[in-house]
Amino acid sequence: MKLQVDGRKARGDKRRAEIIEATLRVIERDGVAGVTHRTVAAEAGVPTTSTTYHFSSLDDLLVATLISCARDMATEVYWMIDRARSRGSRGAEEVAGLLAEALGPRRGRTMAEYELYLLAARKPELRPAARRWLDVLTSMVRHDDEVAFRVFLAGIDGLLIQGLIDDEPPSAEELRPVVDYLLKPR
Amino acid sequence: MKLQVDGRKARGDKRRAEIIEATLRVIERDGVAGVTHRTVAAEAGVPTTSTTYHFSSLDDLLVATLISCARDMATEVYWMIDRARSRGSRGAEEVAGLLAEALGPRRGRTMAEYELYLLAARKPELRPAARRWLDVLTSMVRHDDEVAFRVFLAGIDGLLIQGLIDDEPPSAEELRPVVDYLLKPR
DNA sequence: TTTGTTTTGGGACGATCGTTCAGGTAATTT
DNA sequence: AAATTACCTGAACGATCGTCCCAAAACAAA
Repeated sequence: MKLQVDGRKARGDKRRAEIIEATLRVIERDGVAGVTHRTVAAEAGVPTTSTTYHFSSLDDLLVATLISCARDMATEVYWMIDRARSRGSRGAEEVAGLLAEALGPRRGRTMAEYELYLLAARKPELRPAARRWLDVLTSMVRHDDEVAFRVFLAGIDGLLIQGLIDDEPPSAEELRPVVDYLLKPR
Repeated sequence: MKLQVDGRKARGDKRRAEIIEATLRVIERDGVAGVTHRTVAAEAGVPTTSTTYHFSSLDDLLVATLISCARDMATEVYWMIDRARSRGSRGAEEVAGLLAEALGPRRGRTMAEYELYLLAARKPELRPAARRWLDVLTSMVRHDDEVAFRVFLAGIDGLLIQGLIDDEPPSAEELRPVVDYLLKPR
């Protein structure tokens, strides 16, 4: 068993991560359509061939980036639930706040996440990653009413994607009553 | 005032419509990413220059296609409501059926519609078109509970986009209880 | 040091892209 | 009939694309 990592591979992993981060920035700015070896390489400040070396194809790069993006989102959902729990809250405030943030300052990131959804619709390999934040929510939240929970999950997605085509992003206050309605048991 | 139409313009309009239809088929098959002057022209059976003649740029072609697609969707929603009304139904069965169809036989079309959403998120000019089916629903359906109605609209979008990343499309029977929940007043 | 492995990056190839242009045909107007 | 308008289309241009090749550099193992 080797504890000391190979310095070469360490460099490679680091650069791979940088390329993925750069790719995500390109997607946030110009969408999946704007992702080419050259734009990503320029964004990352590396030569063009570096992206082809670390990712066997452009498609691999896209898949890796979106999977990484999905993991980040799932982590974020995890901590949101954790935060709500520690406050003993039902989560309405936290959810509304997270939605408002996703549609405001983090709008580009949210668009990137829905590009992942659409790519997953065409590429089955991406579907587990796209469903990841749904799975996190499902596993962490106790849901006695199965149907109500499915409505909640669908409602979140609907609010987000509809918020993306609003002329101006809705505030947490505007979203609050809708989130309340979604969370209120009956 | 001229009643007789110009035969040349009539031909042009017809071909323009054919190109838009071909573009929609390409989007359904390969996504917006697969749309090029050449693929569209091949799909429509016209020379490549025909698409550049009738649409000043590829972007114009995409916008025109997605606006046309949105109009069709709005029309469909209109008739669904009309159908439900004529039966005196609350619409749950119609909605569940429409969703199942959108995620099954018409899956490609549904994906195209959500590509429109994402494009509208980046191009404000497309937003009125993307919101069209929402406006039709809003104007036709009496909603005494504003919040419940917003939840319903978001729920529909969420069910659709989540259905697109399911490994197999949900049936109308599976969707029915969720739609019931969304429509049930409280 | 020598040998082997991994990363780096400049250069280039063929393919495909959006778009332009010029010459043509058909329909309408004068 | 002549002029005008609108549509059609083959050919081609320059740009950009994904990807490959190969030699140099960095690093690890021998």
